[in-house]
Amino acid sequence: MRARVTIVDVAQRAGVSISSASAALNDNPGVSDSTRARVRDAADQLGYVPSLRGRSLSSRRAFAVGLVVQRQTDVLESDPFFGALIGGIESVLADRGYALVLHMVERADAARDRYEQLAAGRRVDGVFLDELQNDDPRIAQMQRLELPAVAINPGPDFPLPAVRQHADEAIHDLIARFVAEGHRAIAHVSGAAGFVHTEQRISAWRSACAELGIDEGVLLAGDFTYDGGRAAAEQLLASGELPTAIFCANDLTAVGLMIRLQEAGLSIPGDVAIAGFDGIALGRYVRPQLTTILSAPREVGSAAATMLLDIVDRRAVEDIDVAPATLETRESTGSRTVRPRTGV
Amino acid sequence: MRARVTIVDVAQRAGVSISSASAALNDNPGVSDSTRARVRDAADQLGYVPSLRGRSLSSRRAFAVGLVVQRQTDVLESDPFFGALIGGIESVLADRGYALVLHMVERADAARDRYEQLAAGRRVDGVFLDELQNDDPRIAQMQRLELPAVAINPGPDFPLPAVRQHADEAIHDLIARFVAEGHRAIAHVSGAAGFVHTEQRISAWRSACAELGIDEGVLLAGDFTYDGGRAAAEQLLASGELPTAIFCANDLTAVGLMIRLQEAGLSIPGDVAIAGFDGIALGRYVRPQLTTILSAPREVGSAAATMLLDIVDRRAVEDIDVAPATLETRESTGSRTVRPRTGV
DNA sequence: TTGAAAGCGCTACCAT
DNA sequence: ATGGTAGCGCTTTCAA
Repeated sequence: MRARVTIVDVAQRAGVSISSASAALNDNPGVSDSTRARVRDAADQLGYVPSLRGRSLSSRRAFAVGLVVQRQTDVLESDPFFGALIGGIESVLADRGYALVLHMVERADAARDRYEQLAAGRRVDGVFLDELQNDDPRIAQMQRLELPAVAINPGPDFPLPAVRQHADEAIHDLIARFVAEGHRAIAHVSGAAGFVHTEQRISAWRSACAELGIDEGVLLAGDFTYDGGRAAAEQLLASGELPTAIFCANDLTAVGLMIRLQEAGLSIPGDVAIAGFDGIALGRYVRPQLTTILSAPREVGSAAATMLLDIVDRRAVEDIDVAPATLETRESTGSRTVRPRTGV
Repeated sequence: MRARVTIVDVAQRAGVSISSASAALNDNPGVSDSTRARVRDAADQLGYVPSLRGRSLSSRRAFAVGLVVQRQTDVLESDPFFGALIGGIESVLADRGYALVLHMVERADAARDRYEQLAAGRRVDGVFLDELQNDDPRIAQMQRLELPAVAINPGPDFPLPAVRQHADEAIHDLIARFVAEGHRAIAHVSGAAGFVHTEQRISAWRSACAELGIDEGVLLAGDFTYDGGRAAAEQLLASGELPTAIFCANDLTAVGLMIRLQEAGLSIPGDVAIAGFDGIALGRYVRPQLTTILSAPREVGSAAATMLLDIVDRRAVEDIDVAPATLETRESTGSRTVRPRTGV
């Protein structure tokens, strides 16, 4: 490695002291304009870029924040939500000279260890908390570690700073739409047990049904996966009681459910209308195209990143609500033309 | 923040000097067993975790490596390949106490800037080079920056260390299979222009056709996206000359192509047999399920990470070939039963 | 406004 | 085998 340009070189070249150079470069007050200009010129000419290592040690900052993605290791592959979230986060971090440290773990205890290490090693200045569970142990952990954290879509009255995208209204719109089309009971395939967003979607579905004065349909336990959707379909098929409309906790589940029902010879939406949640690209690739609740993970990500950096900078922050999710009606709901079954 | 436990505290508690404590903790030679044990005990009792900041500055290491993903910001969303790659990388890094710094940029020049910053700020000890282009400027850049780098699937005779997964044989198998089923010309929808893997797939397709003694079918320019696949389908439809078999540069393209052809009333694989490349989950969700070349991004990722850390540790390395990609025959090829067209 | 100097926490060299 | 000490590159008092 070539000897790198340090602040000493810059100071020398500008003919000032190291401390003045530092102050000038960091836009700190107490430096004359001429000195500042001279220092900047020197830095430019030398191609000076401050070493994060030195900066980190002396300023007690890592200039990085962490995201621990906890799920099967193929999440990023099967669930596109994270990609968009990360993209949103990254767009903000980049502008502020921060980096994203990404960890992927399979189990919750491993995730907790990672947070512990990130904090203990002072590798990051803060973290994002995603996929919150009920009574999530990470809350206490963050408080104990005194590690700045921003939660993504936690429940109401969450004790840590949070970014939320509300979807209750969109879910209400969906159920209302189902009702308008003549459905008298709307089933729901839930997400994995224990997650806050699983319960939020269940209760939004419940209240909407109640408000609209229809039966709350059957509730099936899913797990946010394609196979979970298929399993739910099997269950419905075996029960002999097929709902006319089904709202799934996410798109992947809805697609699994839909395909399994189609394999059983059912027509979508003729025999059964189906809707998902998320708005992932896959929903447009299947036939019929999937009606869904459009979430905006990119916006959530950038809001969360902005908030986290503000906290790190010790600026006051308030919880952020990004624009609510919206109903995107596509082909898997809507036409109530009952077509004849096309085969087993 | 509570005052953190430093190596000074550990040394004090163990009743040894700081340098001995450091040596003991880092498994350096020149420390008696008893001292080592005493230091370790002290560290455990105090819950000591070395500060990465101090360590980084003095040891001139970042204990982090970088990955710059360059594509539309929704890549991670639309192209699941990266998720698995990152998972593979992460699994190795975690074991060695390294972190992954992830950057996402939209344009090539922005990517180059990021590498420049990562290097100049000494934020990482090395980087992964992905999605190589012909005469990729990053080669010269890495050499100039003297930044350790491992390339993922570059061409042959690449000047930097590399990890490769060969697919020529699998592509040959695919074409052979097409031929065995009676196809006499195999079209190809390529990837985006300028990429090494785009050309590799084109030439593998060419040689396979030549070796098998059949016509090389029409070559259409794609771009690795779903919409690119649809566009290719439009082109074929408009040309009036529909191939009986089409090999696409990736699964997303194949799915776009397939769905557009189905919309035109064609039966897959009855009228047209289609195959993709990658083995993403989406291929199993569409109907018919997509025949594909199964790649193993996770394995590629972990091999690349192992290699990069070895380089960082100044160990000698040789290029790695992970197990070659394989043909996964599913429903979109195979049955040569020509069914009557069912529509336009 | 400027500069000297004291760390930040650790590694590594060099005596002992 | 052990311990003192000089940095690593930067920020941040505190004097001048």
